[in-house]
Amino acid sequence: MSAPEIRVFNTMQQTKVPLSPITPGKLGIYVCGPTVYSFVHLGNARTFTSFDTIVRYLRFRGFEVRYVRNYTDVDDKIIKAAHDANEDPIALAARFIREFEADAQALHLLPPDVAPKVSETIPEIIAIIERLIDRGFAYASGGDVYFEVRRYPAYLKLSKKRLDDFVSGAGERELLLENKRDPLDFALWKAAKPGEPSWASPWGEGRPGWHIECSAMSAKYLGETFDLHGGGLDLIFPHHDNEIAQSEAASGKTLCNCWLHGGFLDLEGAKMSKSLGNVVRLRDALAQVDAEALRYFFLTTHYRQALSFSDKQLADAETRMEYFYETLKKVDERLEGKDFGPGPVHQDPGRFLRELDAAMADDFNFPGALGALAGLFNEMNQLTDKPPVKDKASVGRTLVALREVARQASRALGLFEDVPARWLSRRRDRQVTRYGIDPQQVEAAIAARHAARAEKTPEGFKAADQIRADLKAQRVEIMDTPQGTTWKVSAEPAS
RNA sequence: GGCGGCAUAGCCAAGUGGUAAGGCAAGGGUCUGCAAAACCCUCAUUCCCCGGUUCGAAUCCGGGUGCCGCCUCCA
Repeated sequence: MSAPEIRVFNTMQQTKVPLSPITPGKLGIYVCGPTVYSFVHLGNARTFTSFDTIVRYLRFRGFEVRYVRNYTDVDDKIIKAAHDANEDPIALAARFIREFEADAQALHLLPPDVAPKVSETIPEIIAIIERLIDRGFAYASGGDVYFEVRRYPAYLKLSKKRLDDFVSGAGERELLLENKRDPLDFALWKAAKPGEPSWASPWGEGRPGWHIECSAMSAKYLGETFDLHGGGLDLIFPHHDNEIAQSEAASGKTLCNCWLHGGFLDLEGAKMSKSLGNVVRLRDALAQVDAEALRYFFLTTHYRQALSFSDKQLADAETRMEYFYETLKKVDERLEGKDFGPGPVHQDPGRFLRELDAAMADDFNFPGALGALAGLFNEMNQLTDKPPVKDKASVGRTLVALREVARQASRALGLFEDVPARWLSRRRDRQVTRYGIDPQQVEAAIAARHAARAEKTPEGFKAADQIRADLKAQRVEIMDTPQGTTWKVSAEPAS
């Protein structure tokens, strides 16, 4: 049984193409990381989660993936934010890099193999710019250096725009000529202004323009041609078009074989973006909802489609994670310390993993993979609670196999990576805090109910049921199990 | 004005030529002293509208309508 061929939607060709690594078994991927002038919001988090999941899956499939995600720590916005905060720009950027790393860890994002910074790539940036000037694609002007777009015929090949559309179009934004030969030329290097971070260069003190850093960093860590380049949809133009122009004009080689772009996160019908101001910070969201629940929520929609932020859907995602963890906990308890010996297993436990693999291989179909999970967990529950076969050893062996499939799925998707009991108790603790529940009072009520039930009289049961109803009104749900009475907090109060 | 995307049940969402995955919600059932959890059953003759191609279309083509995005701040 061979693994399904991986097909990926390439923005350049606007169609799905087979994934074909430059070096068999290896993949280099560059993801445009944050410009660190403030906290990341959920829209950013969605994109990074999508590529995190893609990297996990590719590794699950056996590829040796080199994952590069940069920090843009030199930029107009950083300079402005630093000025407003009366802080050194490099220091402000460093601060927000630390904040980003804290958020990324909280979201369970894999650390990239390399996380380069613009401020540490200046020599490489200058070298590319010099090469572009030598080759006649760029010119120095008044301390700035610009890329001359009319000299590069393939310009805009990613976004499929045409240069002339910019001139005759009704774009609201005014195109400024400044020191440029053409208003559409873009800056590779900007002459320093007082108070700005700057570096020495052949054109005087200055700093890199916005796009050039990615050309320099990707070449430095992945080579002049690499396999996959990812980012949000809003980076296609101008950022990626400009990256392509710079890199390919300088090297004469294809920058990247396949371009991946993630869809937006919408809030109330509009793209969540800092410029619109309709953002929810990642850390604020994580104070309210479990990280894996947020991840599950992101995975409920294909990575290229728009996803609408919704408290309801987020709450559903957390309920779903609870189902997964409850199931895993139950199965682990059933299997603990048991050896069912060799022998046949029930049905075909591996089919769920194949289904998941097939979905992910088809342009990373996250919702399809989640569908496979539904079958897997349903079967685990069936076998633990209501096994359809009498042979207990066979059921046990099957559960062992299914539990292993769940581990593989976890590795491929980055979900339910925690110890089930720990995740569940952490969730309860969070809700106890959120709703101001007193656990000791709950335990006391459970003890009182236990005593009332022990009477086994109509009055006793009536009293026990009243205690249950009272607790439920406080969102506390109690469950009688063979191991005793446990409780949890439900999201909704009893109506 | 140019370019691109989307429209599938009450809600979320897969599916791109072969007869509508999955989740949530809802209703019924099993289990339970009562519950919860879990499991089982039911829940779109139909995929925004109108034409066309085809033995066959949610899927392809043409024309509408609506929503969203990019057009040098943006994941």
